[in-house]
Amino acid sequence: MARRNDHSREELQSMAIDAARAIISQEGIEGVSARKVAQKIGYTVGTLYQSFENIHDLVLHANAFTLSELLAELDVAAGASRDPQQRVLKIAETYLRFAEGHERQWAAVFRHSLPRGHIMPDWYQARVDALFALLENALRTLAPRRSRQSIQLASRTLWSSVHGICILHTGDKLFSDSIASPQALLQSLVKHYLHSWLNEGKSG
Amino acid sequence: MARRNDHSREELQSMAIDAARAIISQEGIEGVSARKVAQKIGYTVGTLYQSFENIHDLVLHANAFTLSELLAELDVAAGASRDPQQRVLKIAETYLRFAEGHERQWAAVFRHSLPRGHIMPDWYQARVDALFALLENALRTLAPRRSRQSIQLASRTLWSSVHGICILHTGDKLFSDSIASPQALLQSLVKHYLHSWLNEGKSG
DNA sequence: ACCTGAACACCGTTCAAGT
DNA sequence: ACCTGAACACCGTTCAAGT
Repeated sequence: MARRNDHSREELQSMAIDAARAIISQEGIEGVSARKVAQKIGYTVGTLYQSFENIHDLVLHANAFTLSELLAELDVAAGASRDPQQRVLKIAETYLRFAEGHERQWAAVFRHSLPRGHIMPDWYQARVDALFALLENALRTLAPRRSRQSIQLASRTLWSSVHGICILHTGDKLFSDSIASPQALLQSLVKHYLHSWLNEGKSG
Repeated sequence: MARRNDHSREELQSMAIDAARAIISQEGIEGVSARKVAQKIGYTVGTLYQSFENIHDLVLHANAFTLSELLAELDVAAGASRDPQQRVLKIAETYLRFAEGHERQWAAVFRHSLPRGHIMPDWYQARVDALFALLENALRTLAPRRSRQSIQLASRTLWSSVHGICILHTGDKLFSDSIASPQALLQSLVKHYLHSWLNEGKSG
């Protein structure tokens, strides 16, 4: 057998990534298996290993796609608000909405763990960095005179916090939303944190 | 064969949980398998299924143990500071220290996902609730006149944020700690959030 | 060069059969 | 009643063999 060549290596790769993404969005990351992906694209498991190092590599590509989608939406959100403080809130809310709207895809990004000893490849890390840079830029226009280090500290604090709110909201739903919606938590966080952080700048 | 009865059902259960915990702390949650646990305690896989519904049930028990350990440390931390604002920071720092010191155990708690359609059992949810209650109490003594709802909103916001900082710090290490240590993020979060939140109370 | 099929060492879960 | 061993349907990964 063999020598089908129905598809180029690139086509096969993106078919596999699409298949993985479809499985993730339907069954979650736990549902992804090399055999299932192979079957979905009409090839054998072995073929998959010519395009991907292992199953983690394939999932990583699927997750990178998700990050790109997220980044695109955040970019729009960041550009939509003229008031810089509103922009920060908008970014946070867009992040939450994305997590809610692509629950399994988003969970896959944070549930996936590299095999031990492996490090995140550059092309993946670059997407993550772009995410952080977005909020960092928003804070920079909000407080242009603050030091680089101060901006970074604040943007990482905010980003981690927003992430925490989203992660405890989706999936396991640790607390009932009727008492406090995730939107209310985001609002409280951004409002209070920024209020004090901006004032510190004026008096110091 | 059979009829060993070397151990009571309870002994067998706690042996299995201990074995699972040992595997988690050495290899992470991904390393846990029914066969491996069974082998570690000197029984067959089948025997495990007389004490646990499935492998998720076993992991859940191991995770509950971790939550109890965490809760015990947080209880100590919460009692140690007389200044209520310091107490909040102390709780956050203790949470971070626990996550760092029991990285795989802690990751297991948040990585583990129930099989679809299954809900967290009460005895597990109770431990999670106790965790949240701890911070809620600290905020209540910090701002005794605030409404129940206001306290809950703030404590969930803070809790989620602290969690987010810890989760982005451990494991995948999304940003280098040299620029901003997780302790610095926690401090920034607690200081600024509480500063504004407490002031809002005084002027409103 | 590309692809397959079978193999290897693993999984979770069940259950007849043994004591 | 308790435990085993084998079975079933799955995994990830590799690789000789075919075209």
